[in-house]
Amino acid sequence: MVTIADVARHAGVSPSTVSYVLNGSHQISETTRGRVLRSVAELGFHPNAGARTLAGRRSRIIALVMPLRTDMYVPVMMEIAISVTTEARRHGYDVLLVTDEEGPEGVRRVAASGLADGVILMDVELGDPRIPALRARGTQAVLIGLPDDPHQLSCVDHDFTAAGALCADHLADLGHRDVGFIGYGSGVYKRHAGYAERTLAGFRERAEQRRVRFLHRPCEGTYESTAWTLTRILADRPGTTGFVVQNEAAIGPLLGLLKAAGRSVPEDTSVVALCPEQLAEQHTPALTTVSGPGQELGRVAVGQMIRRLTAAQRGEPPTDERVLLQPTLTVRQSTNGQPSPPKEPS
Amino acid sequence: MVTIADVARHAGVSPSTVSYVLNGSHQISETTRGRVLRSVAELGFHPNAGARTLAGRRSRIIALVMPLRTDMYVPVMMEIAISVTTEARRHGYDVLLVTDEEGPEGVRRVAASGLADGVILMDVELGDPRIPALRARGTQAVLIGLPDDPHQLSCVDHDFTAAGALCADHLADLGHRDVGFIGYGSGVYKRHAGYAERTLAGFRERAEQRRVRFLHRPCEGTYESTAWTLTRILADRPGTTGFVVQNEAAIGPLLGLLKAAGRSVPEDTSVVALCPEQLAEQHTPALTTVSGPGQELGRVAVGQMIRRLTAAQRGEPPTDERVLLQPTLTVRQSTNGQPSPPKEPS
DNA sequence: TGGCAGCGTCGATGCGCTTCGACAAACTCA
DNA sequence: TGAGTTTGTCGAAGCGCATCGACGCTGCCA
Repeated sequence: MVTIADVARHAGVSPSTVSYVLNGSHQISETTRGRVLRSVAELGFHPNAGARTLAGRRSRIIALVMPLRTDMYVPVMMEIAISVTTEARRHGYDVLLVTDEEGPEGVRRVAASGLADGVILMDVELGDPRIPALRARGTQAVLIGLPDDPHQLSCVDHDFTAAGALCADHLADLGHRDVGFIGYGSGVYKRHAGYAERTLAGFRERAEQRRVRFLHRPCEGTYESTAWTLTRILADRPGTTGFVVQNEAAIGPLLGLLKAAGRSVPEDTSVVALCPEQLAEQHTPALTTVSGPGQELGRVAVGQMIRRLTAAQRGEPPTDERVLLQPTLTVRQSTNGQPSPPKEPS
Repeated sequence: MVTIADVARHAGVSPSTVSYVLNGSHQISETTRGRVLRSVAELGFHPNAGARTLAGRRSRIIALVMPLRTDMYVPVMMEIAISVTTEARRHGYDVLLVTDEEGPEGVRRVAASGLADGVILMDVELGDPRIPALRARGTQAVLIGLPDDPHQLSCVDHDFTAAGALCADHLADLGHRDVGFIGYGSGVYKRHAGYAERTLAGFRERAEQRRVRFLHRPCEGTYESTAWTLTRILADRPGTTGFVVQNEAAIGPLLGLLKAAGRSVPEDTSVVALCPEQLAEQHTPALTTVSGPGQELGRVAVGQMIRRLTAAQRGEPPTDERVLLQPTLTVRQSTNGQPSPPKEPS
């Protein structure tokens, strides 16, 4: 193992000088600096992580806490995890993956042991039990999702309210007067998953403004539940010509069912999906979607964390930011401006 | 911050005794042990990770290296990442997430700095450049996937050859004589992704044994490419009554196209998908699949790593294991025993 | 009753690095 | 030209823990 002392000897300087060069924490002449860096490269020196952590009282590690639940669309979590990791590296940090299996205790352990300098929490919900654990310890935290009380915490999330509103606007613009909103399974609403509720609320408010009638129905996403949901919506509102699908899993079944019911998309019926762009092209017809920037979420979260950590290091008070990322409507082939009147009389 | 000295004082023992209790590395009387543990709990002591790493020369961290590429089915990677993380915790290890963005240098950095005790590499390919980097340093490594030369390395992977064979057997058993094999995009084969090649090889061999004729065609997974692939297969072999789909993204399009072509599944045409069980139920009809145990992969990889680390600590030579996990055929509604003869004459 | 094993506990040392204060050298200005 | 300032480098003191060797104590056998 190559140590800082080896580098120092090789470069003809003292260990502290090598440390200063590597950390940029002190003025060093260009010549010495060059000599040290050359020695570092020549010997293939990698500072020992444990020693750095111990002496410097910071681990340069950010913990990323993932939900175990999988009713969220998994690729989205993956996208966030990867963007968090690459962005963290750009700032010299590594990422520790923590699952929620340990619950709040896991977060406590990672923070209290100094394993991580800060914690990024994914899929934060109202009443999240991990948040008090973090607050109590004064741990640096960034939340992906919105908690009850964002006081003293940085948060970032998609603007789901705006996403819901975009759906309503688009269908209203196209002339739809009756819309079915196919939601997540009822369990998701029961746990008050913020993203589900906010999307629905945003949609509801805008739909009312635009005088669009709608029916919201939960849906588990299986073929059977989608069939049942669709049947109920069409029975209650035969004049429905537009659909908003919140549960990605229901998209495929819905398209099949509409076709089977003799409704063609987009001629008779428009479908707007709330899902990542990536999914949109996999369906036929390609889906008009409202989606948020997945990669951006991770980048912003890391940015907030870095700002918090540097502020804390300087003894400054933490900056509790609160960022909502704007969703985009991408019109593809599943929505249409001239909905035919439904065949059955209402 | 609570240190081991605080605990020692509180319990009326020396710091070394506390250390022995916490690490179980020395005989301690039951009474002392109880007293120490009570103090630990009462003070909420969490051993400092940096100090432990430095003094103990091990970080209790395993690095998990993820591919950035996304032509693999993403939820599968996620499943592995989560199972690796939870299994590692069961052994007292944490998991550091490393992306391949840094390339072999990232792996080198993490290992050389002592940040991680070992490295689990996902999505290993033939000629993987990260492997020489690990070998050179003598870093403990477990590969998910199979390298050219598994000498001195532990590997685990799905038995893709067996998976291919299972597909061939099932379709042969059902009486299909002409089968289309819808593969991944040609880029996947060009990089010699082992999983793609081995599945195909396993299928080919068994198909020949069972006297099933087949056409393998690469497919990017978009609607257009699937349509083109299907068209070509049916043009070349109009008598095709069975399909094996390797590229998950092509499943949805394929089912739609078959229906559009007037072929009903499973009455006229059987479809076997090589994909996670989870996807199978999302399609209509529910897919007959051949799939491997995703969670198991992560668990086995961690198990191998733990064995390597404990062996290395005792100065024993590493056990280079090589495990192939057996896939399962699950018959659902997309395969049928009585393929109707195709309508067009061959 | 003396001698000798363990068994259980303690001090001391060092892991490799960061960082503080000291200090020599080169410079500034009166 | 001497006092004060700045610049660049060095030594040494920890950071909090694991671990080795030392050592006292209890209990056993002769």
